[in-house]
Amino acid sequence: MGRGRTEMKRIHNDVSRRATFGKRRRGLLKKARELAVLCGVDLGLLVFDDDGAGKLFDYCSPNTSWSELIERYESITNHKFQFQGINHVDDQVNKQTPPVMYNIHTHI
Amino acid sequence: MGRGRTEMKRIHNDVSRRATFGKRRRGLLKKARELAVLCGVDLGLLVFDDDGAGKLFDYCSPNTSWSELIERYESITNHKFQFQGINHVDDQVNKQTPPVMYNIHTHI
DNA sequence: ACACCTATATATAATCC
DNA sequence: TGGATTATATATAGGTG
Repeated sequence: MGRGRTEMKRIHNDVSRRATFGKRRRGLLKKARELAVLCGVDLGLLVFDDDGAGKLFDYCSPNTSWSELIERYESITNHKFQFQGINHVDDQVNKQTPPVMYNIHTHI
Repeated sequence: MGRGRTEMKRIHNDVSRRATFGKRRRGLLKKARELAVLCGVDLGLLVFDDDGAGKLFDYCSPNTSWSELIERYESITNHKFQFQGINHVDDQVNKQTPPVMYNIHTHI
C-alpha cells in the first residue's frame, strides 16, 4: 500500500516499523469502530505497544464492555475466563446452544 | 468507500448490512494480522455476529494467547479478569510500573 | 519522535450474475 | 443468496520539514 508494496514480515528498520505501527494502528482502530457502527455488532480490539512503556490501545463497541465480550468469548470457546469477585462459573454456561466459532485461520 | 460514500451509522437494510459485515469483517481481520506481523506487536480482535447463531470471529497475534492478552489488559486497566483455576490475583499485580493506557476515544 | 504530502496499493459499495 | 466485477473511496509507504 502507498508508494510501494510491503512484504508481510516484520519490518526490521526501527524507525519505519514505529512509523508504520502508528499509522496502521490508527487505521485499524478506525475500521473496528466503523464495523461496529455500520453493522451494529459487538467487537473488541486490543493492541499492545511493546516499546517498553507498555502502552495499550483498545476499542470496545458501544453498548457492551470487555467483561461482556470476554464472557461471551468464554462461553463459546470454553476458555473459562472469570470476572473477579463475581462467580460466572455455573452449570448453565455450557448448556446453552453451542455457538459456531470461526477464526482467521479458517476464514480469511 | 467503493462506489459511494457511507454514512457512519447502522445500515438499516438487512441485505446490505449483512453483505457489508462480511466484507468489512474479513478486511478488519486481515489488517489486524498485518499489523501484528509487520510491527511484531501483540494484539487480539473479537467480533461477534449477532445473527442469532452466535458466531464468533477472532484473531490473536502469533506467540501469544487470549489468556495472556487478557492478563496484560487486566494488569493495565485493573479490570481484574481472572483465568479460572489459576490464581493470578496477588499483591504484585499493581506494584508493577503502571503502563500508559490509550483508547480510541482519545487517539483516533 | 510528529505532522503533512502525494503517489499508489487496497478496501469496498454498488451492481450484476 | 453468494460469488465475481468494477468504479471509487480510503489507507498508507515513502518522503520532506
